[in-house]
Amino acid sequence: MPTKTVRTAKPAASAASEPTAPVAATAPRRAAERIRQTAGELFYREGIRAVGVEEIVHSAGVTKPSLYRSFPSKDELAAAYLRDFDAGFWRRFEAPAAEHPGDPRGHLLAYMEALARRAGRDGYRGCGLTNATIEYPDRNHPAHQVAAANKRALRERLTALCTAMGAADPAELADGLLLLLEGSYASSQTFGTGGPVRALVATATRLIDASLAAKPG
Amino acid sequence: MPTKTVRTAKPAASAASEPTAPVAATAPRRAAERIRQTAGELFYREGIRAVGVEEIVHSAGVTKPSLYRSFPSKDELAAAYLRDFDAGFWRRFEAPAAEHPGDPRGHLLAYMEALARRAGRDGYRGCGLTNATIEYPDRNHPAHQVAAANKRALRERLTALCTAMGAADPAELADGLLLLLEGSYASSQTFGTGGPVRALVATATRLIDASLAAKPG
DNA sequence: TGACAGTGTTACCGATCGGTACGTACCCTG
DNA sequence: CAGGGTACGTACCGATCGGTAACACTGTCA
Repeated sequence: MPTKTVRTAKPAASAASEPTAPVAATAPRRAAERIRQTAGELFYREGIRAVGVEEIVHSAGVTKPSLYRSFPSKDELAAAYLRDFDAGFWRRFEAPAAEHPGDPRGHLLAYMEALARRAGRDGYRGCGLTNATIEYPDRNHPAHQVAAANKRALRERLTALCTAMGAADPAELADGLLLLLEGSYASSQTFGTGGPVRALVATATRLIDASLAAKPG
Repeated sequence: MPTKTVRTAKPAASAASEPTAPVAATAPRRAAERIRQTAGELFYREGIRAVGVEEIVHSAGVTKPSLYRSFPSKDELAAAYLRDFDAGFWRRFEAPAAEHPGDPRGHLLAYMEALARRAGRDGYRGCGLTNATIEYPDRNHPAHQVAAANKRALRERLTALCTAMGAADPAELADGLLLLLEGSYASSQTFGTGGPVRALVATATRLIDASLAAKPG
């Protein structure tokens, strides 16, 4: 019984896996998973550089060696966080498609509506991937690479959607919409509710409609 | 005899102020100024958190105490850097007004054209103020406050310009344009030349024209 | 029962972080 | 020449950074 500042007694909120936990409970089960989740929350909320590994392991209720058994370095942990974020992003991005089959315009606008709602909420910190490219401008950094790959994929996806909706210049419209999205991510961190993102859907709508109406060739 | 890695012998490149420097030359003249300029370049290029004070003073050819005589802390030095950036921003933003008197639309589009040109160049790292809000999400941080103030002012200035150009809903148009600007700052760091910013002017033009044409009331 | 994978514990590493106490060379004023 | 303020450098501080070594313990599965 070490009993040096009872750490394990604190995280009462995360009681969801063990039913009343009768056993020894020294091992909180799945250290790597807890690290990944905790690091994700901290990295997103405070920024990657601002969070030390010590804070991560403490907050996750594990120890440093456990972290380094699962991740070769903090940089790679950051990259893992961004891969998780990437997966979550695509889930959010593609989710509205189900309600708008064969309607790329509706799909896109529905995503934007949800984004505008999310961006107004407390604790919104923009896109973790965009933030990472700013925190790590070095293109060789693993975190930067994961983030950049996501952005390239998003650009392609947007172009495909714009093509599908019959835009006169799909690439240009896609880039315009990408600017709006990135602008929403960034500006919603400075302005809280009532920020520029409130104009996102209206602006995108106007832009799409104007682009569809533009005569081709 | 300390002589642990001869630092002072290295910075031979910064010879630009003293003409052949016949005198003692121990003091490179105006330490505070050199610090401010060097810190500005480093902070912008690599990010504020990524740059230590040691690197700043070494790169500026001065010493740490000199830095702390002119600036109470690194955080305040960062705030000073952002105030300089703010001044530079407004210079760039208002410069095109001279060539477009009484033409807010032309003024704004000219700024965007210049921005698109700059954003394509090597070493472009977006808006230092936006980057700072991401590096320091804490609203109480001096760097965050300077940056946030700039963004609020920009939003107001854009609204004024949109009002002047007779937009049906100036606030909405201003917010849409602000999204485009912030999106340009952010995305130009991931994508080099040929990034989404190439659509900035065309998108803004389309958006402005569509907003002017919209029937009021 | 025994091997094993995964974890916690403790203690530590060198490097770097932001920041400072203190001495010194200069220049301007008397 | 004396004196004092200004500007600077040398050397150092404690704290924290990311990362590691060595060992004890626990539960699972064969």
